[in-house]
Amino acid sequence: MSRTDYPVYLQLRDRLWDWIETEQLSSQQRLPSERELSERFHTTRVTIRQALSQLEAEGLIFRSNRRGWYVTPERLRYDPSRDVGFNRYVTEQGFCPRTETLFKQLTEVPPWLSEISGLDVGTPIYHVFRRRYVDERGLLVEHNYINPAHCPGLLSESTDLSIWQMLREKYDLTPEHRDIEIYPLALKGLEAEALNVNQGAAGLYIQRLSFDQRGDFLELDREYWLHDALKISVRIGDRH
Amino acid sequence: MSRTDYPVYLQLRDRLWDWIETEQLSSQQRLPSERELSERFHTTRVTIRQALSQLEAEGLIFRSNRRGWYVTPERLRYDPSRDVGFNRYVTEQGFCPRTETLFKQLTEVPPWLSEISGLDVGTPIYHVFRRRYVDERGLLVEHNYINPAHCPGLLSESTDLSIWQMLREKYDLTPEHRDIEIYPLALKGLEAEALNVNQGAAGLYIQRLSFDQRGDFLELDREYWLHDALKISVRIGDRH
DNA sequence: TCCATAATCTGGTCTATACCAGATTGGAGA
DNA sequence: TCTCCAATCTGGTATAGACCAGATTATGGA
Repeated sequence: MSRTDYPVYLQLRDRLWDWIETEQLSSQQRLPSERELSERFHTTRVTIRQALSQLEAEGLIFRSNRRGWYVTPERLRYDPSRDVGFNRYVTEQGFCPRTETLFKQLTEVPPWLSEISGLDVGTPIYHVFRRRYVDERGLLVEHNYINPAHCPGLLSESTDLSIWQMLREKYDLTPEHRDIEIYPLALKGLEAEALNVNQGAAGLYIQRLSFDQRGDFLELDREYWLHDALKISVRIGDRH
Repeated sequence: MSRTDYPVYLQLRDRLWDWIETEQLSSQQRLPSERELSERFHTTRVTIRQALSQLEAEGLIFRSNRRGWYVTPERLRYDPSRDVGFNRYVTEQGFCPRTETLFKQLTEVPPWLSEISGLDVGTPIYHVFRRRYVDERGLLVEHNYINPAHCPGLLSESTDLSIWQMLREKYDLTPEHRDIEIYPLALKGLEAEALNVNQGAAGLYIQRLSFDQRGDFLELDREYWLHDALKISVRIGDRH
């Protein structure tokens, strides 16, 4: 609209950015509607949506399905190499955690899990599916696959708190080594629905595969995070 | 178009996915143009682009600016906690690495770097900006900020290979501890241009801050990766 | 006061079209 | 054969609408 040779939607992105910064819109605050913004900036809804998508990709704003656009809260710091429970590190950072168990069941090891765990296909396995909130925003869903050989009766416990804490305190289980994988992906299907985001929304996948000192499979953890929800932060080689 | 209650662009996403899988389109192979696809699937370019964006978010395809859509190569496995050079682990995985030094200069510590490094503002600092390729696709750009107090004359060396290897072998420097940060972001400005992607393209940011045993700042590494280019893979607590 | 319902507001999806700018290609001329 | 330039192809940007479905709000009756 003003600068030359610079697409309108990028100009809008920058103007909206400035506006959010200077107006000091606070976390979780709602933006004006797309129609209102397109009038205010003399453009169409399509173009406004392009600009908003840019800010969404930056992690500055997020959308709540058919409710509007909101300012993204600060990222949660997270160290996947540690066994500190979700509730604890969320609280430590001054946020309010909540966990919902969407389902938990005893099932059988599928082929893909057999391949990475070393368990035989068809062996019993616990499967817990949970959704985690920070300040009432659902940030991730998590599948836990736990070896019942090491922790019989786990499913009758509450799974709304730290599973690892329970494994440690009740069953005296500690992982000897683990493989961690992290990569960006698109949230879709079950995960997108559970997080109430659009199909294909940007996410971050974190997988943790844990074994005990004998090399026995303990647990597989597959986490699907909103892309703007966390900042992985690891300190290496220090006894702080 | 066929199933009910399921948006066209998601149907197209699935059909294109199947098509790519069954046709076994190989890595880096070009898809038909958007216009051709929109005719073939009896829809408009806008809707086809929505479907393509979904596959892009999945990491299945990527776009080359105004050239077309291509099938994404396999993700590179990467362990940011190790000091193995880029060239080495790319080669180990059967790919072909290449590094371009876009610029290198002696400059002064800016405030933001002072804050995290402990160096005073205005202190001399080396700044190297490089672009890294795998099989001739530019996957990341990287800023290195290196403390010249520990490695005088570094800039006169070639920086097209591993900086860490050079620090280790020539200057006998090894990091005693380091802070690593990882989070998804949007590639923009200089980084987007250098990687030849659109403004706001999805990326993954990896930062490594290294100190020696006395707690002196050694180096800061800020990497901007394409979101579909890598899979972070870390093994913890094992002497494999 | 409470609850069911209707009106309204929101983003989500989709069509049809236009023009732009960079990348590629093909052909004419040296 | 080589080089340069024009034509063409590509995705990128933008307009102007339309309708849908879920979420919210207002309303009116019990």
